[in-house]
Amino acid sequence: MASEEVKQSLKLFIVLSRATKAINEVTYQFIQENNVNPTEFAVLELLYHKGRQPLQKIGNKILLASGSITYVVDKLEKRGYISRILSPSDRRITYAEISPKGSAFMDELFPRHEQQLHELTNGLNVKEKDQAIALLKKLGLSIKDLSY
Amino acid sequence: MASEEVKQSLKLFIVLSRATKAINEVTYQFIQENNVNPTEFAVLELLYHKGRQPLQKIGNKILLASGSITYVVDKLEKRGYISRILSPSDRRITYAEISPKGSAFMDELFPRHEQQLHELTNGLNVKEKDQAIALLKKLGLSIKDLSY
DNA sequence: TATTGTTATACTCTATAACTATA
DNA sequence: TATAGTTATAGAGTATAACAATA
Repeated sequence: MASEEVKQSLKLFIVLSRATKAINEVTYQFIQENNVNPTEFAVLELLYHKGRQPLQKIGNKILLASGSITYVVDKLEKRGYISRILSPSDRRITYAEISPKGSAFMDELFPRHEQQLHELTNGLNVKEKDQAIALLKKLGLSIKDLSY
Repeated sequence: MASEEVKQSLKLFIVLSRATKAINEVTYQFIQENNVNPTEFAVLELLYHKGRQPLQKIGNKILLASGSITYVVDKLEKRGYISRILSPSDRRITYAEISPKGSAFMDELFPRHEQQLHELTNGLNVKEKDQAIALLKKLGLSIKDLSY
């Protein structure tokens, strides 16, 4: 029989999972209505906010094998949202860079995404959100430190 | 430009996603080392804790189409973890029930799963976990109420 | 030799639609 | 007619391994 503290941890996991799932169901639907999947959105968001990235670096961030990155980047490039740029200094490296069309797409999409998240989380007031942010940040960092 | 409050909501979403992702990476790996995938584990957990369920009800809980449920239940049945039981009162209905072998599997697996979650969340102390549980519960419920 | 990215291939999971049987 | 579950099929997304080009 699990101790009270173990049960509490399980409870935390359950409410964490449910809250995340509830938000993700809405945001995934929103993203997919705009004809990108979560992986593609993640790549676009990365390039939109962080600028051009070597393909391999994208793979590390999104946790995708190199062959799969080629597949995703191909799809986004065919739609004109990103372009490949060869590195002049190291000719093994290819960068992906968001295109004007991709930027325009994200200019339109991202604020609505943010606004939707704002509405979705408004069950908590500003003070509660600050508390939640602090606790979740602490939790997330402590897990990374475990580095399983 | 997004308001401070919208930015705060985005921040909340980011730390929530990161904490969840960090936990899920570890637990998914643990589950897969035991040769079940997350969907199969969810079905086993449901039957283990809630008893026999009509296949359709499983589909509703796990959010899976009927054809996909057949596929998942087939796999678990072939491995001897569950069995199909025909309803005598309504012959359209088939129940899935966890088998002794499936129960033994979960008897072994679930406490380790719980213990792992306990260790993963121990960056927060008991009081902080209670706070986090209350906040996440409130958040999760408020999202469901929006019922997009 | 090691690294980057591509190609070719296979597999897992899921959805959809047509179907059977029961109600 | 409506519901439960199965079958057949197709597709998306991912991983793996072999490869070419470059460092």
